[in-house]
Amino acid sequence: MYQIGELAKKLSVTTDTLRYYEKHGLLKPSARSATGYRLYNDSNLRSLQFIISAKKCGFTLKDIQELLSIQVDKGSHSCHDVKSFTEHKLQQVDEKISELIAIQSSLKKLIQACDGGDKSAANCSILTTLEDDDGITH
Amino acid sequence: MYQIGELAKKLSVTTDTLRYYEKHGLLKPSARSATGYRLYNDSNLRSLQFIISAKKCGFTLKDIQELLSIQVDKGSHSCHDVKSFTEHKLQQVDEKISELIAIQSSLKKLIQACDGGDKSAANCSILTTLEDDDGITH
DNA sequence: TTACACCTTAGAGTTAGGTCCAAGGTCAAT
DNA sequence: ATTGACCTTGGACCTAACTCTAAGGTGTAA
Ligand SMILES: [Zn+2]
Ligand SMILES: [Zn+2]
Ligand SMILES: [Zn+2]
Ligand SMILES: [Zn+2]
Repeated sequence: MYQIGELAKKLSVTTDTLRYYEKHGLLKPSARSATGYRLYNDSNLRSLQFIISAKKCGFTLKDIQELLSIQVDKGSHSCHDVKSFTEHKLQQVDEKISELIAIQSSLKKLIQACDGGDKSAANCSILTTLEDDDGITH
Repeated sequence: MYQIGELAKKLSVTTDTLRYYEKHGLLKPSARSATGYRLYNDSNLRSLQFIISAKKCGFTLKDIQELLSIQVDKGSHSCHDVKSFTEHKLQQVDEKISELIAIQSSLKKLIQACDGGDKSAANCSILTTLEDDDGITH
């Protein structure tokens, strides 16, 4: 059994984060001491690893809640469910990447058009393009 | 001169947004009517176009404030300043894209490893990989 | 027993960029 | 004179995921 600070240190999160996860239904300590201290067991530890791992994979805490509920009741869910969920997430990530690539391309165009000299910015093509609005397509 | 609603409609933003921009030092109407209505001129209109345009290019409102202050005092800034600023922004966007691509790759690996069948999720490789933590490198 | 590190709670604050609301004033048309 | 569309303000609320504070209880070692 771990106290909150032990578990936090073990997996490099803060105690605040653990209390936050509990409050939001992601990780409930398996017990409390007589004096009210949170006590976590190894199953809790693995759940926290799951949460951290899933976060790194781009899942939000809300997503993770859903994944955990599937995990808890594995019997009534299929591989198909989990895969669909993950594919949907991938699609969201794909969309974000597309948006950022469009922005990247706009910025590159701005940078290419500007000579970057030490002369006054009065005629800087970056500023004038932004002023003129449709200088860049989006 | 435009009232707030006119300008908002013209550039497809809300009046709330215009008041928000004013409050945050981005766009101050050139005048007020005798009864306190905000009045915007064509220079204000162009500034708003600038803001919208820069936002589309991935600049935050804080960035845009800085760009506007350069724009207002073009004389004491060089092309070089503006270009550096934009390059720095591009670098931030590049970093975000890299992070997302790492996430994308993790998700793809998860999806590939899961057969997606209608059988129970008890042995779903997505769930077990997330449980095992280091199943995916980050 | 006193110091000190640990733990508890409720609740406020953070960031970014708005969005919404209430209570009320203004303007044009009927 | 009364609609109804417009405008004003201050301030609360929203998302996401924490982060911090205050005020206090607990555990252990010197
Ligand atoms: Zn992962
Ligand atoms: Zn330039
Ligand atoms: Zn642009
Ligand atoms: Zn599976």
